[in-house]
This record gives sequence, C-alpha cells and structure tokens, in this order.
Amino acid sequence: MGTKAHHPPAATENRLLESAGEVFAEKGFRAATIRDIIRRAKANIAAVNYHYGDKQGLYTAVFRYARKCCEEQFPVDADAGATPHERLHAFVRSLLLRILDHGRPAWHWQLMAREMMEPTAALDEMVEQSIRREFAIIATIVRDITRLEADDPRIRLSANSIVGQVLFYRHAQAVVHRLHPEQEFARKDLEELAIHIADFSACALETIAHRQTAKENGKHRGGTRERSA
Amino acid sequence: MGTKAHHPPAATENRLLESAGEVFAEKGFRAATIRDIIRRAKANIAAVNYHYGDKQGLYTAVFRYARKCCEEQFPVDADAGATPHERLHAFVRSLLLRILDHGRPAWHWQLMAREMMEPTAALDEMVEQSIRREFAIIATIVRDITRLEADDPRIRLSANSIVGQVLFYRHAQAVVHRLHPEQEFARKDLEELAIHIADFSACALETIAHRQTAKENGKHRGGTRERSA
DNA sequence: TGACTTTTCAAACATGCGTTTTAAACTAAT
DNA sequence: ATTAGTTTAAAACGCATGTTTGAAAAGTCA
Repeated sequence: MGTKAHHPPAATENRLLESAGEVFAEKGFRAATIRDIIRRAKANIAAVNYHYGDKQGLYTAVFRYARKCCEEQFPVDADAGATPHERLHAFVRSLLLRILDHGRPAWHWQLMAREMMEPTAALDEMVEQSIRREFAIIATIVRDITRLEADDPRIRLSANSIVGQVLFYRHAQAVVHRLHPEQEFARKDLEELAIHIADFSACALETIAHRQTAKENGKHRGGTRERSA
Repeated sequence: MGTKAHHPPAATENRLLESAGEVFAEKGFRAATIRDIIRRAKANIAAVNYHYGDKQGLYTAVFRYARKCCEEQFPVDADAGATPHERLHAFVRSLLLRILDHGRPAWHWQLMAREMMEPTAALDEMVEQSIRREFAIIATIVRDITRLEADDPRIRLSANSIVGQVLFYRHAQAVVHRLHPEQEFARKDLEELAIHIADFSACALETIAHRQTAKENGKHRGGTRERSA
C-alpha cells in the first residue's frame, strides 16, 4: 500500500475532506454515507471517527475547509478604483463564476446552496464571516449608482434582486437545463450571462437614480411617476 | 394488489398524501421516514406500501397531488387585457405569493424548490406540464414591454432575471432571515416585495425597449451605448 | 347470512447505516 | 532495540429504516 507519508500532517485528512466535500455536496448530509466517503478517499472507515469524532464533525470541518478554499481562490476585491458600473459587473461576474464554473472545487458552492436551503449551524458561521461582507460590497455599489440614502430600503431590495438573478442559475439549474437545453454553461456563456445580469441591473438602478436626481433637483415638479401595482 | 381508490373515497390515502407532503417538504425524500409520515397520518405502516407500492411511489403521488392543488388554487391567468406592466406585476406577485405565502398548503412549493435543486424524474413532469407554460407567459410579457424580436435571446435572459429575483426569497430565505432580521414576510411585506421586483424589472426592460426603438428609428446614430464588460 | 374483496393492523425481516472496539503497523525519541 | 505515541486496519455492535408477511377487520354484494 506504499504511498502513506505520515509526517506531512494529515495526508488522509485532506483526502477525507475532499471526498467528503464531493459526497456531501452531491447527496446532502443525510444521504451521504461515510462508507462512500472513505471509499473515495481510500481510507479506513474508522478514520472519520478518529480524526473528526463523527459524521457531523466531518461535515463542519468540510464546510470550514470549503470556505477557506473559496476565499483563497476568489479574494474579495473591493476594487474601489473602478467606476460603479465596472464594479457591478465585476461583482456579478465573480459571483457567477464562483457558483457555476466547473473548475476543480465545484462542490464548494453546491454545499453552500444546500446550506441556504436547509440551514444548519454552519450557515450562521458562513453568513457572519462571508456573506455579510459580500452583501455590503454589492450594497455599496448599488448606493453609488443610485445615489440613494444609505438607509433607503431600496438598496437592500435591489441588492437582493441582483444576487437573486445570479443565484437563480445555481438553484434552478436543473430547470434551466430542461427548459432551455440550448443554454450552455461554458466559460464563454458565463461571461455573456454576467454581462446580461450586470446590464439588466444597471438599467434598473440607473432609472432609479434618475428618479432620485429628478426628485432632488426639482421638487416643484410633483413626484416622478413612481411605478405602482 | 389494488392501485385504485374504491368505495370509501380514500380517506387514509388523503391523510397520507397530506402528511407525506409535509414531511417530504420539511426533511427531503431521503431524510423523511415512513414511520413519521404514518404517525402524522394516523395510519398503519403498511398503508403506504399497500396504496403506493413503496416510498418512491408515495413521493411521486405526493408530487402530482401538490401540482394539482397548486393549479387549482392559482389558475394561470394570462389576463391579456391588462397593460404589459400590470401583467408583469401580476405575474411577479402571483409567483411570490405562491412561493412564500404561509397559507395552508405551504409545503407545495417547498417540495418544488427541493426538486429544482435535487431533480428526480418528478421534475421533468413538472417542467413539461407547468413551468414551461409559466415561462411562456413571462416571456410574452417581456416581449410586449421590450418590443424585441421573438427569438432575441435577451427575452429568455430577462425572463430568467425576473423569475430569479422572486425565487431568491425562497431558495435563500434562510440567508435573508439572518442577514436582515428586520425583513418580515407577512402578506403586506410580500406585496411590497412584489412591487419592488416588478418595478426593478420594469425599469430594466424599459431601458432595453428605449434602446430598441432608438436603434429602429435612427440607424445613422451608431449603436446606443451598449454597456459591456 | 355468507362468500368475497378491500383495507387495516401488528409483528417481523433484511439491510444499511453511524459508531465502537480491539489490535496491528508505523514513526520518533530514548 | 525499546519504548511511547499516533495512525491505520478489520470486524462487529446497535439501531433505525424500508419493506414484507399473514391474519384480522371492515366493507360489499348475492
């Protein structure tokens, strides 16, 4: 069986994390079986108990590992220098690629999507240490484009609208595949998708911005035709 | 082996479907246990095997039942008479309420959301018999507002963007709750949400429409500043 | 009523799961 | 080489689950 180096601390631990990540993302916590995981990792069944206590311990370890990997691979670039529209596109593009790129650690965001839908304690950690920061970024971009007051609820709602457009392609991917089989998800297609979503959102935000400036400049001209139900 | 409902019009069968719907939506197919289902339905454990063959059979029966209920409760109203903007709002509002309204059969769309994320054969049936029709409706609305050619890919993308904004609040509900605890989801809040999403989308679509008419009216003026990466 | 079908029931079965146990293999320091 | 400390290995345990079974109950129709 030759290849085990012991000093490099945790050769099998890493294999376990990788395999477990795949399986958890693929099948979900409950449906994932330890025997499947250790088989892919070429480890013994007692390894998970020895290293992580139990299945739940392995899961949280995998989740932390996934977060670490994501952050290393896609550092949060506030990129304050570029224009708001460029930052909007960069944000959308980054999120879209992270979520859909078939790059190697494809299971990271599949895990996250599962947690969003069926939250465990791991989601709290993720919200506080990652999502909240990301949301602040997109909220700032929205504010820069619309010139709305910082506490205007439309900022939060618009940020949700932008993120929602992106996440749609992860959460409803199966539906999109069935509905539009011609839609591919290669790198090139993702770039086009990012352009559309950023453009669609920018159009909406700009209109909101125009309303805003119109309201500020000429208050004598009654309200600026707010669209309603 | 009887597959048919007989003289007593399936009293336990209905209880079984309702209970199973709750449990499947709550826990997912795998994590749901037959013993939990039959306990809530006050039925015997062999009932599911007798009426539906096995767990999988019960699941597909539940799924069909949920679809039937949804369609009865929210008939697809093309409502061709109203203006495109009104139809857009009606569509968004209808989808949002279906997805998030805490009305009695709240588990229907939770099931659907699960299927979107972890598709089984049931999803194919759902796409062909429900989703495709709904998508055609929103695509028509988008086309009416933007005046784009029927086969312009932007129609499909924009429809996705609209639906994505709505579905976000179902798929990422747990994140929204943690990120913005002040956001409530009572009926009133859902109405406001629907107005925002419809408005946000209408703004984007109108800008696209303006580009379109500008392009048609004056071709001498080079392209209308298409936003790009 | 009495034969016949349909439905309900309690119990058991078989399997796969997470976990534990016990011992062996390996490494590193004495 | 001996020792102590880690890591891996194989087998078994206990339990929950989906499923099956065989009979009792309820219902149906002559």
